[in-house]
Amino acid sequence: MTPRDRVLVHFTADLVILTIRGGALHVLLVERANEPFAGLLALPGGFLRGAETVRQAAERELREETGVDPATLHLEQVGVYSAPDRDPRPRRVITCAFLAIAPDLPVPTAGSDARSARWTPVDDLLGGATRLAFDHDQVLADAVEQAREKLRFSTVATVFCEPEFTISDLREVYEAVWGVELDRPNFHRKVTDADGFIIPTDGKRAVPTGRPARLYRAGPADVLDPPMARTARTRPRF
Amino acid sequence: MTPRDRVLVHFTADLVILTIRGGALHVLLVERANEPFAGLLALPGGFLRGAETVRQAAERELREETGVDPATLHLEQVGVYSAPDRDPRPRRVITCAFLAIAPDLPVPTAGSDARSARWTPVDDLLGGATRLAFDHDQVLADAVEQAREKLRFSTVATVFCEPEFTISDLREVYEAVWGVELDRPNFHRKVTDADGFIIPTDGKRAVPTGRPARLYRAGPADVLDPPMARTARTRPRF
DNA sequence: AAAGTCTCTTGTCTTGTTGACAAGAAACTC
DNA sequence: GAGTTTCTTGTCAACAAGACAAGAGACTTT
Repeated sequence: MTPRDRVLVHFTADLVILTIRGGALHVLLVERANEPFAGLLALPGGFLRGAETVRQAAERELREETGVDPATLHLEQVGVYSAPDRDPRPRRVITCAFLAIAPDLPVPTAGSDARSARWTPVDDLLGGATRLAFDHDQVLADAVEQAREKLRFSTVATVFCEPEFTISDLREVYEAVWGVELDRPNFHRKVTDADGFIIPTDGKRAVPTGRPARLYRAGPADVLDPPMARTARTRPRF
Repeated sequence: MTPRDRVLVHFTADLVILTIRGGALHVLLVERANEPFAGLLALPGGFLRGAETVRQAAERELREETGVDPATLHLEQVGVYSAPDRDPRPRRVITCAFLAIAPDLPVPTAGSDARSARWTPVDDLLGGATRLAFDHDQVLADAVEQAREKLRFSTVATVFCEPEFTISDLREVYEAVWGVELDRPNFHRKVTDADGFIIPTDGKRAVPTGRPARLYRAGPADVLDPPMARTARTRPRF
């Protein structure tokens, strides 16, 4: 082959920023101000600049879109999306998607492009009701599936929570991401028995009604072995 | 930002082609004919051309390097490597690594660049004894770790085997990739009890000595639940 | 032919984990 | 104080995994 065969491409980093709001999994979307797909909803992201790595570009976009320090949340690669027609512009644009897991963030700051950012329930999007720009429907589906698997085998679920949280908070994370209902006592036993998953603190959290729940913080472990079982609680019989 | 900030890059697909030879995990490496890193060993790979997706480029390289039909083996994305100094040429080159799992292939055909391809034991490389071109040491390490995890939760181990194989063949795959010794009876029970993992055939394979082993072929399942335990067999006590 | 050897295969026992669910504990309200 | 709600602990059966004994089926040696 000759060097002339080599295609020159633009490269972007797109972000699937997930959080839990009101017991439901949400993703941060922006309304595109410019062509292509102006006016459509899309995942936040942007072009690789200068001497950045792709991860650094993702971290920069994360800071610009949400104002949060990338060091405080979980960011991992999802994969590359390179279909030649995924972007209609003459120059090919290949993207690398990243999954970000964040606690319930304050209202996102509008990006520098004056695009409006908003939290959207993931269930509304996976159903296919709303179409996203580019191939972002597929990117979102892949990232959510990766997050679901990640929760099975790692302790990242704590990143969805505030620094101090109850076991019920943590269980609600799993229930929101997996879309299932889990057995409270068994979940309690599982997470308290897992070495380094959660560490009890002295505090308790008063609830509107019922016994106050002990507060925990994230432990040092990052892998969960044996993994969390993703099976739903069997529904009551009547 | 202005469009001028957008970096134009070349894009490559690099392949980590793994196989088992003589009970040890091997990877296909090529000796680079051209600069940069001429003379050094590297993972096979090549530039994205025309309207290819990255996966199509990986499949094309796979066919060129090994002569095998990509449809017959397992190919999955590992990740993107984008450090700005990973390739010394003035134009940035970003790569997407792919993991390929193959049965013991015939002597690889030399690539079109007259580069000599060779199977190399992975253990020799992970130890750091040999340095690979670019960031391929890191790529290889990541791909091998991904293969190890993949074997836990999927049935891809059968792809390392011939179409018909014995349970010992399959066990040797796990032992080679994980670098551990597994308990024969427990492994036998595990894989025969797993739904759709392996299907018995009528044949048996004569061995130099001992009882002939029944032959199996790969079943329809691709996930393994519960997963394979990666724990080593405890060594005999004396 | 009988015994030995080697590997594949089946079975047993113990231990640990999971799912189902009962019941105790700690707050609040009426 | 009784009732309600939620958090937390405990119990039991079913299942999976690790350790390991022993049977099965081929060949080789005596």
